[in-house]
Amino acid sequence: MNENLPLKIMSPSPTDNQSIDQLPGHYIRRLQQIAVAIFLQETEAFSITPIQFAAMGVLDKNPHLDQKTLAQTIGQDASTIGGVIDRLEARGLVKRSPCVNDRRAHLLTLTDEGQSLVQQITPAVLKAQDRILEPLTPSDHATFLKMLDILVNGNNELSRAPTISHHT
Amino acid sequence: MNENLPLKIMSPSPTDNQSIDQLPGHYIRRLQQIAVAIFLQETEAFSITPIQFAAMGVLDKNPHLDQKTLAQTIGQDASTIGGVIDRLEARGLVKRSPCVNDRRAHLLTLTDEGQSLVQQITPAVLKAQDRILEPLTPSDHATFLKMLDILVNGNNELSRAPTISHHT
DNA sequence: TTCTAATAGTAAGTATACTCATTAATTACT
DNA sequence: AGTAATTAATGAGTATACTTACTATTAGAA
Repeated sequence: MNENLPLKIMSPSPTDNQSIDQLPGHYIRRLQQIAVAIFLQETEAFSITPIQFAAMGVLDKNPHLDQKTLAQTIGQDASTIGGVIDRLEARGLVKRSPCVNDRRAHLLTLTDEGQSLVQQITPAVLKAQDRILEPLTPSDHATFLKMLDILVNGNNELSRAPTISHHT
Repeated sequence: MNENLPLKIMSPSPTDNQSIDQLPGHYIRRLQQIAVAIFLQETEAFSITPIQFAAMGVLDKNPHLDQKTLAQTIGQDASTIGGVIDRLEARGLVKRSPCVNDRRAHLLTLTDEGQSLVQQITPAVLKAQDRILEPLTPSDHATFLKMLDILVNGNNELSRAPTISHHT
C-alpha cells in the first residue's frame, strides 16, 4: 500500500537499526571524516589538506627525502604520494630534485615558501587536533591516544602502506 | 656535499620527527586505513567495500529508503552515495524505484541477491571488526568504543555529513 | 494562485587511497 | 661482465568524499 513512501516519513530514525551503529569500523570512519572537517575548518585560509600538511611537516624536518621514504613515513601508498607532491610542487611549496646516487629517485625539499607556510599553519593544525579530542575529558585524551597507538602499531603490518619500523 | 643523498641512507628513521607521530588526526587516519584493509581482507570473496556494506546493511533493515536519508544515516554526502548506489545497482544488489509521493526521490531496496549477500557477508564483517580491536585488551574494547562514540557524537555537527539526530 | 524558497538527485571538479602494470635504474647473482 | 631480480616512480583504473552548480519537483507565502 504505502510501499513507495520514503521511510523517513514513516520512521524518523532509521539510525535505530543496530548493525551499523555498533561497528567500530563505522565509528572510525566517521571520526576520520570529522577530523578532516575540523582540520580544513581551522586551516581554511591556507588551502592545505591533512595529507599535504603531513608531507610538508616531514619534509621540514627531513629535507632531501625520497618519495618512497616519505610515503612510508606518513603511512601512504607510493602512488598516492606522487599526486600529493605534484600538487605541492605546482604551488611552489615543494621542489623535486634528481638524486645523484640513485637516478630513479627524486629528492624532495620544501621551498622557502613551503617552510614559511608550515610555520604559519602549525598553530591552526594544533588547534584542530585539540578540537578533535575536545569532547573527551582531559584525562581521557591520553588514554584515547594510547589506545590509538596500540591499535595502529598492533595492526601496522595489516595496512597497505605499513609505516617504517626500526628493526632494532 | 652529500646534499643529494636520500635521507634514509643517512638516517634510517625519519619517523623520529615528533610532529606527525603525536597528532591524533594522523593516528585516526592510519587506523581508518587499517580498518578498511582488514575489512577488505576478510570480505575478499565478495568484492564489497565498507561503505557498500554499510549502505546495504541499512537498506536490509529499512527498505524503501530514499538516497538522502540513507546518506545521512551512514554519515555520507548525498553526492557520494549516488555513486555507491550506482555501483550496487549495476551489480544487481540494489534497486532504485520511483517514489510516487515525491517524484524527485528514488526509493532504494535490496534485491533478493542483495539480501542474500548481506547474510553471507555478515560473519566476515563481524570478524573484521574483532580483528581491528584485537590489539586492545578485552576490557579496553568497550572503553575505546565508548570514547569513539563520545568523539563522533560530540563533534557530529562539525562533520560535513552529520548523522540524523532524533530531536527528542 | 502564482511566484519563491527549499529539496532530491545528478554532474563536474578536486583530492585522497588503493590496485596492477610499466619503465627506468640499480643491485645481486652467476 | 652479463643477466636476473629488485626498486623508485609513474600511469591507468576504481572507489570514497567532499565542493559547487544545475535540474526537476515540491512546498510555502503573498
